[in-house]
Amino acid sequence: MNNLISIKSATLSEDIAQQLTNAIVQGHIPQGSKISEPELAKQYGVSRGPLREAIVKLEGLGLVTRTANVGARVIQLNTQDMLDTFTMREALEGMAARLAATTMPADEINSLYALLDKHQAHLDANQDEHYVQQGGNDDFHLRIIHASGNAKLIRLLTEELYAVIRMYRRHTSDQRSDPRQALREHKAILDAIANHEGDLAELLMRRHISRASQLLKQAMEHSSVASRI
Amino acid sequence: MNNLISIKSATLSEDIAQQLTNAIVQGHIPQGSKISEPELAKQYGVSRGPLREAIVKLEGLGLVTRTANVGARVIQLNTQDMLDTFTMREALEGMAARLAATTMPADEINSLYALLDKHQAHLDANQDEHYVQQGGNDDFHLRIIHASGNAKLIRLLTEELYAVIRMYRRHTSDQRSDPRQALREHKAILDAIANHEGDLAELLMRRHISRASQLLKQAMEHSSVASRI
DNA sequence: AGCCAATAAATTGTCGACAATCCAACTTGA
DNA sequence: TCAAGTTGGATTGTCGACAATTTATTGGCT
Repeated sequence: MNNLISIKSATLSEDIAQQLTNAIVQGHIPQGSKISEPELAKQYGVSRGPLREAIVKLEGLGLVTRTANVGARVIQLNTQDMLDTFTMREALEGMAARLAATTMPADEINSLYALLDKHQAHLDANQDEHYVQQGGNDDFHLRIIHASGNAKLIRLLTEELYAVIRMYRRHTSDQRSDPRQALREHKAILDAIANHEGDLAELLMRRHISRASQLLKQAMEHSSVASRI
Repeated sequence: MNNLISIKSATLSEDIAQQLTNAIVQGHIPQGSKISEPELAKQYGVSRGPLREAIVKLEGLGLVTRTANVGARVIQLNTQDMLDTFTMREALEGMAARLAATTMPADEINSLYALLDKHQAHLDANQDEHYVQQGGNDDFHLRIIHASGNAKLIRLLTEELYAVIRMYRRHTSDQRSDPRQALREHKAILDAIANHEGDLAELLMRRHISRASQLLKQAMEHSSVASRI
């Protein structure tokens, strides 16, 4: 049976990996559930060969854990892992902001200011409703990361870590997050970058992510997500 | 034909992945060379199934690059990639040192001091000959990383990034590195950790890695390794 | 009834073969 | 002679089937 969106990729394995990633991030495959190879193979209409390659890839992304002769399981979001992941984000995205402060071209900076204005306008028009910027080119963090100019850093953050990060963003109904505060922090970071103040940019980015993780922590501890074993 | 060391693992795929990793890191499979599936399958005495899974894993480790319908190639070490990778290391190991400054237990700190004394004695006895600490438990950096207590950080640094880092360490005959200077820096970092000075520990670790990368850069630019296309 | 051993079913790991794609050598025509 | 098209060989991608291992079920014993 065909699944939702069918992204035509060069190889079946890539295709399946992409679809599985989405399915897990969006919760269509529940956390902690077992990955049954025969079942999924039938579901996606492929043989187990490419499916297994996709699962190996997902293991590398940290979306599933595998045990020899037993199989793969979708990871379980929990507070400690979230904190650990976000601490890594602090280090990496802080560095990205620092690098961006010296390498980001003026027009890209202006384009980012325009994006923040757009976010501002959206908040004004929709009474502070959260702006969904999942992974697209409108995502402030992704823009900063790309501006770092560090290919390895970009790959790590956008291709290997972001799936899990998006999962945390999505599965915690972060109603207690304050979009206007986040926007102010984004603006402060961008100001530091525009002024080529690498130290400050890194500091602010770290603080920004640290604050987000604290909010997520509270949300997880008070929501059903965390308690659902 | 059996290859060198045969680490018995639960599954053939893991086994092959391990052996291939070693072969690439140690240069038995040369940089930039094509990975021929039929050839390797025959060489290791396995079918292409588990071999392909291993290659997918290696791609995740950044040891090979794959192109659809074309195949996999061993990466080419080059100065820019090295600098990018070491910048990430700065961010991540800097954070690890910071965390270690608050979480590292006293006995582990003492044990690390003892290790540094051992390194010192080795230098004294062998007229500054380089101490080979490739990946073992005698590796100062690995000890700090583990002391961070951040499981995600540990996994990323020790399981995903270290293969490439070891490759850089090994393939550049870093004769111009000064082991005594490195030892002094290690000691300063450990002092900061022992005093629970997280900020300082991070700063020193960053500086230490940055300095190492500069030395590596010079070594690569002046050695045949970098010019050998 | 409850627990342990033996057996059956299902799942994972591995293999060899076929299909699709790419690459190199060769032919053909201007 | 050179360029483009064609054909043959080799390699990668995919599949279905078998072997090995785990998990569930059944039966027997205390």
